[in-house]
Amino acid sequence: MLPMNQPKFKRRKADRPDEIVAAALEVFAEKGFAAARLEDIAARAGVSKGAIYLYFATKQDIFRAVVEQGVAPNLELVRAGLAAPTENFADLLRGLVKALSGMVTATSVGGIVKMVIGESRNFPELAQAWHDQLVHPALDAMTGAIASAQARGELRPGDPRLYAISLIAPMLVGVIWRETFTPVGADPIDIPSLAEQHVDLWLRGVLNQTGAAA
Amino acid sequence: MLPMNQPKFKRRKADRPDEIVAAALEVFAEKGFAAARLEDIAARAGVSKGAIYLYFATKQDIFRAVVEQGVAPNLELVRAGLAAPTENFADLLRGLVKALSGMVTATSVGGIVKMVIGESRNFPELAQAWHDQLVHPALDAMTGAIASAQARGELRPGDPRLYAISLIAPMLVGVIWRETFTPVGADPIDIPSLAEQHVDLWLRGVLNQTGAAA
DNA sequence: CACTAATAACCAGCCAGTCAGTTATTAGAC
DNA sequence: GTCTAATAACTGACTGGCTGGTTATTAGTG
Repeated sequence: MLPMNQPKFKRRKADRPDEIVAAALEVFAEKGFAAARLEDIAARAGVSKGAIYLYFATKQDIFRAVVEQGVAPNLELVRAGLAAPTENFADLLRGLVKALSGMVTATSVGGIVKMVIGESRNFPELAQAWHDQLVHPALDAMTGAIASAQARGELRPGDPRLYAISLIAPMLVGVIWRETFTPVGADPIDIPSLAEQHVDLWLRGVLNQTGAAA
Repeated sequence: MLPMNQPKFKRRKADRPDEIVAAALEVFAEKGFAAARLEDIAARAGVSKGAIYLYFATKQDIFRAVVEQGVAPNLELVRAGLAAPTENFADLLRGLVKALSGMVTATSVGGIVKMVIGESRNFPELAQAWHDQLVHPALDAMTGAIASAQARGELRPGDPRLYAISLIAPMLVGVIWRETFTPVGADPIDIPSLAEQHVDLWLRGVLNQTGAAA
């Protein structure tokens, strides 16, 4: 038996927005923007539909908040990974990729990635923000690191941007797989294992002096 | 002056379904399932909304037809690529990847991929069909080919399924990039170049005897 | 008692799906 | 050939239900 005298609602102005955004993330990731119903979000946040409009003006604003909330921590992680001392390129990379794969498995980036992909045409500004603020800087930083390693003679020649894409693509695919195919019975992909094996493969593929990788 | 006696419409029963599916592919890829309006599909197919219901019972049926139409040609291509004589593993792979990247740039798989990812939760049966009929067989075939090459000692040890994912992931990411970020001003990715450079990288990363790749 | 977070009933607009009517095409009669 | 009847493809106005957004009211707070 639940206590009868539970208040019908509590006043927790400060906590509401985050709770709503968290609930919205789940629902948007599940249904996509258009098919997500405000009432579902409200219900999952333990709140009435009207209450949402005390904190957000429109459905799009909620969507924006969800995506923006997903940008900050990721960007931070990439920044941290690339700010590390650039002594050993191979180890730097291994560390970065490990951190990335850990974050990707632990957090809800997956849902956000799916949202951004799925709604990119309906919300170009969002895809653009996600790209300009996160994807492009991160890819650029990696491209730069690879290019200078090439200049030092550590890496083989080749388009550094494409090398960067070769490096991170499998993790992205792992996330998409988890969001798309695992729920319908596909064999899951172990993202950390994939990341680890792939970095080694990648390093053997681009390092100049054979046998240098530990 | 246009002739006044232009017929208001033509009767072309046989062609209609394909035209509708083609139009639907465009609209679904642009807006996603829920946000796509039947009238938009009808208009783009040069037909009235009512005419659609002469050929499809529901909106979902159209969606199904679009996805199913996207399966057949892809499957065929993968089948053909893997049915080739398994003489030189490296060359086989290069050929397969080249064919894949060509197909991916030429056709509308991109839009379908986006649809399947975006609507996977709303249409689990579709994600499942796509996985069971195309993704899983293809991945399985590659995994098998890699495993037997390992058994022959041509390739390094390691999880063959993860190696397969490492191989194809960049192309998938290329397609997603084209659908998601290029339209909002991101630098495009040249998928054939990416594919070519990546296969070489991959081969250097997994081939056993160094320097064997041409 | 004054004030505000939160509710729930409500409204307006949109869109999938329907159907009665319209236009093209075909078949048959002469 | 041409006229006509029958049929099949197609149209577009309509509707029923759904959902984003609003508001009058209630419940908690100090």
